[in-house]
Amino acid sequence: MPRSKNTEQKIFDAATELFLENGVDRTSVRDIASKAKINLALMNYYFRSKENLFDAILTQLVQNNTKKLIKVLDSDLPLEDKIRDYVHLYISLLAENPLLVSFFMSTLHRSRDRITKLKAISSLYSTEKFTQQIIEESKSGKIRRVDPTQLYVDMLSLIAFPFAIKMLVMDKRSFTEEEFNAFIEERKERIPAMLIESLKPLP
Amino acid sequence: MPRSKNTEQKIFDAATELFLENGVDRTSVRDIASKAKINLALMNYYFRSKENLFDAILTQLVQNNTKKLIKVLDSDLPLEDKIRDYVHLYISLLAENPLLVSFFMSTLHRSRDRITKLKAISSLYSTEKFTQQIIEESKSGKIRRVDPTQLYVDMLSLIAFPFAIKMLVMDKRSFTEEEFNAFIEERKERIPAMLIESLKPLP
DNA sequence: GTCTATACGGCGATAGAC
DNA sequence: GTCTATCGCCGTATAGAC
Repeated sequence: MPRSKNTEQKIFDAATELFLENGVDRTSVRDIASKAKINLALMNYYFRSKENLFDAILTQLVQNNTKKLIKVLDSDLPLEDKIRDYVHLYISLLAENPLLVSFFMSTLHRSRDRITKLKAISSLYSTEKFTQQIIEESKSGKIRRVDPTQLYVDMLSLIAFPFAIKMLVMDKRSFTEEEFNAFIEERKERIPAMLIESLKPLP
Repeated sequence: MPRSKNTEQKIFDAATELFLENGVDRTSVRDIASKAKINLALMNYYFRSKENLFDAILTQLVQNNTKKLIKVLDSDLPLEDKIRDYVHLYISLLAENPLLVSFFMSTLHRSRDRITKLKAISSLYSTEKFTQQIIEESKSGKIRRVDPTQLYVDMLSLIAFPFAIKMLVMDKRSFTEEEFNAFIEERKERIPAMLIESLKPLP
């Protein structure tokens, strides 16, 4: 019988926090056990290895954040509204957990098992409908002619990158945590405005 | 007397390559020695520790890429030209060494010694003149009213982030290496156009 | 399910011969 | 300057008692 509610969950939560904070490679299984206040051996009882635990956490983090985002991209909203909603939602998500960006990006960079991990993260982005919509509105002249991939990469870059260089921005501008959050909050309006303006048909 | 030209340089070069490719934490001093075809002990003879070697490499990578970029930012070019030149130069630089972005970002994310490493990377960006120029042109009505930090972060995001998600983009779009390079090359025109349009005074 | 105890290999780093 | 040899430590994983 379990000593407390759920040992597996305690391990999972502790590892998630440590992976996000310090990175997978700088987190030892002893760190995880210590933080979860369980014995080292239990980590291997529930998850067979650290890499296995990592996979489980990655999958869960992706799934937690995927559904709402894909729902927006696949919706029938007009393009402008879709961009606005997507940017708002994505930034809100990342603002709640600013370490996600670094975590995903370092995961992308680890060369072993790149393919497996890539597939997991890749599922974050299902852009078929979005792409189709851009092609249609572009043909009908509602928006400028544009490469959908370029537009989508622009959008992702403007959303995510500031979180990756958070410390740099805070240091350069002497921002407090609150000031950085305000800076990010501004971007919820700024980014859609910029993207939408770049799509307006030229006279 | 040295066996070959320069042992120190061989260690430095091998480590640089490995750090960029696999990350600092996934590179062991034995990997470095093996790649440099020198003995393990020599690494500690020339650089006192792995972390020391890392510092040296970080400093050098930053310095190699700093001067030209700062020169553009600090030049007397009109804002539009400055943005164009900066984006061109920065993308060209990263296209030559696409791993730089992941490397700098994982460096930013490592929590130990964050302050020291931050200062090194921070020196990449001296934006005083650029900021001043935006404030002036903004007051004189030549460009729209804009937060210089937001604009600069936009620019950096659009430049750098695509390299960080290179593998994701290539996988999603089934790009070859050449196709990805072409995709990036397009951005040399696309990004300045977008930024400059977002600065045009509103009627 | 949970614990103690431990095996095993790899790690960063150094002493000391040449 | 360069090598061999080795130290002590830590990370992963498992065996086996309870």
